[in-house]
Amino acid sequence: MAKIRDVAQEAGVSVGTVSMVLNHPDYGSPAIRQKVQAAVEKLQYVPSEMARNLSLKRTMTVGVIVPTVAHPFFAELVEGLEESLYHLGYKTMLCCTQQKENAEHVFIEMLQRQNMDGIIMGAHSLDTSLYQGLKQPIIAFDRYLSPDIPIVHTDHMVGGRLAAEAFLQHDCHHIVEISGSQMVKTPAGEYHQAFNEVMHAHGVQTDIVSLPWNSFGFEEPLLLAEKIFDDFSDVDGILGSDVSVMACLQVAVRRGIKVPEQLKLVAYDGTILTQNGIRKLTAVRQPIDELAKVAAQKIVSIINGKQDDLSWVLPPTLISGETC
Amino acid sequence: MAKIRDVAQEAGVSVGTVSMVLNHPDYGSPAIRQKVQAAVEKLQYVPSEMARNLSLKRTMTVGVIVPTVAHPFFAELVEGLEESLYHLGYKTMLCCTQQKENAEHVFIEMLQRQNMDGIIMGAHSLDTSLYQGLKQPIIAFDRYLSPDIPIVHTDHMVGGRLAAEAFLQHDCHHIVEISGSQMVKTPAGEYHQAFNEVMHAHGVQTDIVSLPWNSFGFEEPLLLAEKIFDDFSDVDGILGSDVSVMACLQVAVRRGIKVPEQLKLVAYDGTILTQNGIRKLTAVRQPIDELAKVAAQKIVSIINGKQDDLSWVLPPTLISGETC
DNA sequence: GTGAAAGCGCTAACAC
DNA sequence: GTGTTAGCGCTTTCAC
Repeated sequence: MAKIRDVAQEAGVSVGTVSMVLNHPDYGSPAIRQKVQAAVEKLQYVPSEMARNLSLKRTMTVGVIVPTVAHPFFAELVEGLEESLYHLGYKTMLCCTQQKENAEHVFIEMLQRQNMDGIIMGAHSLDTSLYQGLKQPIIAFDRYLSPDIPIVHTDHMVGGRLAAEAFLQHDCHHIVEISGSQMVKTPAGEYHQAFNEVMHAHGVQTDIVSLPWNSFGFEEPLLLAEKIFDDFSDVDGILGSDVSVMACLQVAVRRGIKVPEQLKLVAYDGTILTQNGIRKLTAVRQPIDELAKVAAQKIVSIINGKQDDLSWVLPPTLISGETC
Repeated sequence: MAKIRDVAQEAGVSVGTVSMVLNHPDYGSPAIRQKVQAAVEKLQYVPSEMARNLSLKRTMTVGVIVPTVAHPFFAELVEGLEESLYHLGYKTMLCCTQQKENAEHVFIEMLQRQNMDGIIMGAHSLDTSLYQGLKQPIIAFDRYLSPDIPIVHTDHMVGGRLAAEAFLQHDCHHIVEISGSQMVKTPAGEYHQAFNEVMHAHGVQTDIVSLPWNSFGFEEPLLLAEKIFDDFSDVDGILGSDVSVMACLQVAVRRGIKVPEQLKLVAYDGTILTQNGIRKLTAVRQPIDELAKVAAQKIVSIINGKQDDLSWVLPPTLISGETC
């Protein structure tokens, strides 16, 4: 593996010259540049990123932390982040915290070890104290980590109202809401709040049932769906995440409950999951790609010392489907 | 940010001692170790990974290259790889090639720049010549890259036969197969071969239609599904990837074609997509988690100089569902 | 057992 | 404009 010194020797110039020619497009005379390029080609020289990193004290890498990537919401998100970061010149280090003991600690430490220039934190965290003293660039994705950590998320108040309006057009009387864990306060949790306000103003009964913390699998929602139909025989509307509502649809069909005649369903997230089944779900869609783009741009700004706002909020949209 | 030199000073020992104490569990006297630990705590010292990387000439990072992660198959795969790599002490650099001009080049170069210790290549490649001269550790996931590059994949011959048997139990006469692009030869493509052999031996007519190269979205399969029903009015069985077959199911239901009475469907891959809809699809499931685990173990072996076999093949299973 | 010093490969400030 | 050289922070060999 050729090093810069070899190139310098081959080109008959000094190491410094080679470095400058390689990193600064308008350094040196054409003749010198030519010689250096030739030597690079001949020796098939490729600079060592490790050495550059140490020298420049940066890695051009951003850590993306999510609970899991085997979930349509996070899959879309990670795809969007990777793409945006790539075009900004950054690499993506993927970290999934679910299934791993205490992985959050480890990933935060990776940040401190300067393995990454910054991180985008999309995983739930029970212990937000971890983030208090952090000096490194960090952005929270739909999470409250610390008052001084910038956050990007959907306007869930609007989301909640969109969902409410969808149900209100169909004269529902008893709506069950499936929420994530109540243990941790997230922006996403707030759509229930906005939703409830509207529903109660219209005299509609609502109940909330919760999934366990950090549950992003497909089994628990199915169990919960069964429980909902067992416990609330008069339910005529359900609001919850894509996965939860898909589970309800599945169970409802199995039980012979007609959708949307007897039961209205609105999915919150609006990932591809709601669009590629037999029935397209009515859904409030989070602008995942745009959120990803903003998060990527912002983390890069912060890395470059250009911190501005502490919060970026993008509006969701309603996708009309066949279930409400 | 405290450095090793500061720790040494604080502890009243030399830099070398600190390094040794930190990296070798049984180096030094308890007293010395104690002093060093205390200094580390006091200064909140965290070693710089960049410096270690340069010094040790490795990054403990593996690049995972896939077309996209916003697709259930690759999402599960990436999740599995990240998890396995994590437990082997490696970090995961995510690279998605779809949507990016010529990203394969860039990622291969990242490998050469020693940004990653090795890569697991799961993306289609039209230009396999890129891989000919590569000296760095690399493993192909369900792809033929070069004769000397190890490969891990499902036993697609078995997969093809499993699918065939599923159809044969139901007396089909005309089966349409949806395949990926014919432009690039992949192990996965071979299940069609095995499938056809069995079907033809039983006198069943088969037709193959193809998706474009590198198509992993959800739109094209829908168009193709429409086309299949238009072109082959007597089709009574369809075999294809999860996404393709889901699309067919969707279109079939819309057209009033009864599944499974009039049309049998078998999905190849068996991701979660086939299990969480209203109808569970009958599917040939690739052992994604196991494949991921093997791929992770093997790339680490190769990084550590322990290359053994050139190919690892794991068997798929049939998941019986409601569509065949 | 411990400390000094020579790298690891590259960048950029600073002389010439 | 070009070359020399001192870092970047850590690891480890090699004397003591």
